[in-house]
Amino acid sequence: MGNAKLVRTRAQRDDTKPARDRKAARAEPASARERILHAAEQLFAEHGMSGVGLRAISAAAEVNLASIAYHFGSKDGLLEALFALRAAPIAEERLRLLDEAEQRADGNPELEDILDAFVRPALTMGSQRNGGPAFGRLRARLATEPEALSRKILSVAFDASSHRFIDAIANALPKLPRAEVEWRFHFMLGAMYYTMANSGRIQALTGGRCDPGDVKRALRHMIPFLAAGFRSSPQRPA
Amino acid sequence: MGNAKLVRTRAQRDDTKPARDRKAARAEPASARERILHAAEQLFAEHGMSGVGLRAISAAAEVNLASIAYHFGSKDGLLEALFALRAAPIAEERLRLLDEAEQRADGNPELEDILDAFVRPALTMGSQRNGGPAFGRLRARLATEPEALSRKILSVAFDASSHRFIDAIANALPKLPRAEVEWRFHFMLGAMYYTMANSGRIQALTGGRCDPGDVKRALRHMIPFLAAGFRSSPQRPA
DNA sequence: GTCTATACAGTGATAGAC
DNA sequence: GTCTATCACTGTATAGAC
Repeated sequence: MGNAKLVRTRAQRDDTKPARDRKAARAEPASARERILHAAEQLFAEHGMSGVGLRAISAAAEVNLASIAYHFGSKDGLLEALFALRAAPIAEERLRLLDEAEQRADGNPELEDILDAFVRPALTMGSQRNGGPAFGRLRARLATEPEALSRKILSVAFDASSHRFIDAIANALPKLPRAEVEWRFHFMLGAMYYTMANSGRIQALTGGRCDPGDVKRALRHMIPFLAAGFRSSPQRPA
Repeated sequence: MGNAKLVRTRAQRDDTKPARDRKAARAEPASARERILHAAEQLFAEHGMSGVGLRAISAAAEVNLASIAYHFGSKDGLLEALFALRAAPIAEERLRLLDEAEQRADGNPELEDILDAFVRPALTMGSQRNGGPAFGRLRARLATEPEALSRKILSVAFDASSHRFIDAIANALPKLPRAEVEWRFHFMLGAMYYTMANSGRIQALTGGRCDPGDVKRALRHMIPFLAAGFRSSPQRPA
C-alpha cells in the first residue's frame, strides 16, 4: 500500500473487451469481472472504501472471495479498475464539451461554458444506473486522501484534461496571472468535489432545502458562483 | 460503527483538565491520554484514519495497546476525543473574530471580513505543533465521509458557528435569496476543506507553484475569490 | 483508577489443489 | 480459471495485576 506502483493483475489479458454484446451486458451482467465491478462501485460509494469488506463485495457479486483477488490483484487493484472504467469517459466528455464550446465561439468560448464543460460531466456521469451518483462520491473521497496511490490514480485519469482546462480558463481571462488561475482552479476543484461527495452536511444545516444531489440545480448555482470568483480582481481591496 | 451514537468511555472523568501546569505539558506530554491523542493526531493526518492501526498509535505514544481502548473506548472514540479537543477552540475563534468585525463596523461588517473570520481559524488552528496542519487535514477527510458517525461529530462541533455565519452572510447580502446563500456557503465549505486536505493534487498540476499548505497565501487568494462568488447575481445570464 | 497480557472474530491476501 | 484453506494482521473485549 505504501509505494504507489499500480497493481498488476494475475489475469493480465487486455480487458476493455470490445463489447461483443451490449444488450446482454444490460440485462444481467455476464462476466464475474463486471459483476464484481458493479457491486464494488455501489458498496464503495455507500460505505466508503474501507467501510466495506471484500467478503461483502464477493457476496453481492455472487462470486467466490478469491475470485476478486484473481481478477484485480488486490482491493486497491479493484479500485484502479473501477477508475479505469469510469474516469476515461468523464475526461473525454469534458474535452468534447470544451471543443464544442470553442467551435461555437470561434476559439474564444465564454468562461461559463468552459467551467460548465469541466464540472458537468463530473456531476452527471457518476454511474447513471440505480440513480445513485456512486462513482462521483467515490472519486470525491479519493480526492481528499493523502495516500500516494490515490494521487497516482487521479493523476493518470485526469491530468491531461485538467491541464487543458487550466489553459482554456487562462485564455479566457488574459489579464489574470497564471498563478491566480491555478489557485482558483484549486478552489473550483474543492467546490466540485464537495458537491460530488454529498456528505449531507449542507442538508443538515439548511433543513434539506439545499441538496447537492440535485445535479441540475447544483450546476445552475455553481457555475455563476465560480465564474464570478474567476473574474474577480486578484488582490484584496482592503 | 453503524449507528452514530457517540462513544462512552470507560474512564468517564470530565477531562479538559484546567491546565494545572502549562509548561510541563509542553516539555513531555505527561498523561498517557495526552500522548495517545498527540500520536493519533499526527498519524491520522499523515496516513488517514484507516491507514494507521491502533498498534502503531500505541507504539508511538509508548503506551499499551489496551490502554487506548480504556481511555477512549474505541478507535472512533479516539477520533471524537480529538475533535472535542481541537474543534471547540476553532469554533470559538470564529465567533470571536466575527464579533470583532461586527463591532468594528457597527453591526454591518464587510463580507470579506465575515468570510475571513470563518475560514482563517480553520486553516491556521490545525495543530501548530510540528509545523503540520494535522487536524485540518483530518477534518477535511471526515467532511467527505458519508458515515453517520462523521456527520454527527462535525455537526455537534460546528453547527452553531455555521448557522451564525450563514446568518451573517445573508445579512451582508440582503438582496440574495436565502437558498442562494446556502448553496454558496456549501461551495465555500468545499473550497475550504479541499485547501485543508492539501492532497497535493494542485501542486502536481502546477509543478509546485500553488501550495495550499501556505496558509497566508491561500487566504489571500481564497477570500476575494469567495467574496466575488457570493456577491454575483444568482441566475446565469446566458 | 490505571495499566497489562491475552484471546477472539473479523480483514485482505495467498498458495496450491481441482 | 475457480475454489478451499490458511496466513498475518486488525479492532475489540475481558480478566486480572498494581
